[in-house]
Amino acid sequence: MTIAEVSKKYEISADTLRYYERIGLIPSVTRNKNGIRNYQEEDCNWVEFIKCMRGSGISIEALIEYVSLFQQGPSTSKERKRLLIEERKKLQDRMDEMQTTLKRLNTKIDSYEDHILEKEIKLGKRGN
Amino acid sequence: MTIAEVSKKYEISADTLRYYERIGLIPSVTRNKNGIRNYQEEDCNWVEFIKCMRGSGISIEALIEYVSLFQQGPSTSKERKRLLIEERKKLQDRMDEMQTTLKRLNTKIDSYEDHILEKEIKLGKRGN
DNA sequence: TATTGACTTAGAGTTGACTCTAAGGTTTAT
DNA sequence: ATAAACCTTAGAGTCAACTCTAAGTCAATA
Repeated sequence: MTIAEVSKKYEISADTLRYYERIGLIPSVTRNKNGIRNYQEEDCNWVEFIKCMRGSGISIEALIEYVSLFQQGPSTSKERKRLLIEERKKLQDRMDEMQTTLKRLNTKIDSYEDHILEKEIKLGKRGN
Repeated sequence: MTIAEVSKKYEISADTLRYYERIGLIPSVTRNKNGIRNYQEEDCNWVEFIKCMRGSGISIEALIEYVSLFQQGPSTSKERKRLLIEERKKLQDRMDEMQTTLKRLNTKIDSYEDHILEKEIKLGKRGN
């Protein structure tokens, strides 16, 4: 697959795909004899994985480290696991914080329902 | 409360507190005769509310609009409610995405457990 | 009364994460 | 064989969200 096709498929600009590769957020993509990127299935899998992780706010820094460890081979599997557990914890924490905010928003929205109700009561429910 | 005290209490730098006020993310803070900020309880409540919302990724743009509507008085309550419902939806969507990522991380971490298991089996479980 | 320390503003600088530009190479169609 | 439509890189530019700097005000203290 060309960079244009991958860009379209995953809704990531070609610029961003090159940028991700440059900073080591995805491993070096397969190239043809002229140096043009020809994404293989594994390259695509990395793109998709990184898109998913970034979309949930996993840091670029952590992902670069993960990719780097991955490229160093099976001896780094323990370290990779540790990293994933750490990032999972951070994700959980963010989700917990968001859950709290969600509850608060619910309460606030409910209170706006009440405002309208109060208004209706004050107006004696004359339908305005 | 002085800006330094509020900064410490909510762990937001004084620069950021001034910046938030400048862009309308929090309403104008009460001042003394010399123009020095003297945060009242309501000012603090705004700081805390904004900190909570920003911490969960609610956009500055939406929050500025909310504050602006608030300052325009009770006639904007319907619009404010609409805005809150919209932001709640976005928050929910982000949480759903994160939930998916979390599951995926769990699976990946589990697979790393398996790797270790495989290794142990290959080694005939000689305790290394 | 002079210095210290906390505050003020306007505006410049930084950082992260892209996004664009310039200059050029290769393949395909006319 | 020349243009169009792709691709390439290096490096500059952009944007959001701060963060810092410079120059100055004011209150309290040695």
